[in-house]
Amino acid sequence: MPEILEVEAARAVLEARALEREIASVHAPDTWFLKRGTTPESVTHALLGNEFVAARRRGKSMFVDTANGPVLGLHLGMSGRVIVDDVEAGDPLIYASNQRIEAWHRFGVRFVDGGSFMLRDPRRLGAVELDPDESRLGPDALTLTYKQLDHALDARTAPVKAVLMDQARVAGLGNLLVDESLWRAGVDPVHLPVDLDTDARKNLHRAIRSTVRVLGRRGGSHTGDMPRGPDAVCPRDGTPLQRRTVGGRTTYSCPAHQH
DNA sequence: GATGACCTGTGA
DNA sequence: TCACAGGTCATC
Repeated sequence: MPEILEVEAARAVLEARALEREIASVHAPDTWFLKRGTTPESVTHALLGNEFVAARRRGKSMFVDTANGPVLGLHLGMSGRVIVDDVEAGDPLIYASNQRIEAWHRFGVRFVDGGSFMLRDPRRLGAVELDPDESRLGPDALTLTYKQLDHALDARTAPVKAVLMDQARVAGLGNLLVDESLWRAGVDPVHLPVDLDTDARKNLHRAIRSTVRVLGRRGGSHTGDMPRGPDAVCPRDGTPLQRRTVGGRTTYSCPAHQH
């Protein structure tokens, strides 16, 4: 269930292990997984005999460049994992469904040297696409500047949480990272951007930066300080956390210190 | 902008 | 059996 931190870990595994290896065969058994006109035939044609030369990322989307030109777009959806030669990014213990079930390998390639890259996704909400449109994403959350955040909030009438999760405004933040960031910033998820003054926005920017940096170092989006669950209590002031739906997602926040 | 849909696994 | 899951998309 990847947000930007997990996707970056997956990208790093691809970069470290999957580049400059000739592709011997393409595994694309699930046409549902191939989006926007990409077919098993077209992706096989694009990759066979080719090799990956770079693994890029913007927000939660990955773009793998190939020597012959085509770009392989990858998205992990809610449950996707990248596996190269049986090495996968992140902490496997977090996931109960961590088994090597062949049917969960929705896409992949086998290299001439005998190794492989596989995208495992039990829920099939991930995606593979040739030459994806890379322009529809906002600025990347890992390098988000104050100015970019300020602009992202501009003229929005949705709750600040919904804006932060809108990938066209800021790319990479998901449900957990946004809840943690807002908790750290002391901002109520339903607060409207128009009501956030410069101080509040600077504070929010600092909170987003510290959230992605600290949680990245700890090992993932689930390692935040704000607990989730029916009996969750704010570690800052001991207040029982509030559970709501905001922006269509389950949202936890502290009614005492998030305004 | 909010809602439901997509798909499938896990745990209560 | 049900509610829930770290994402995105079409639809009203």
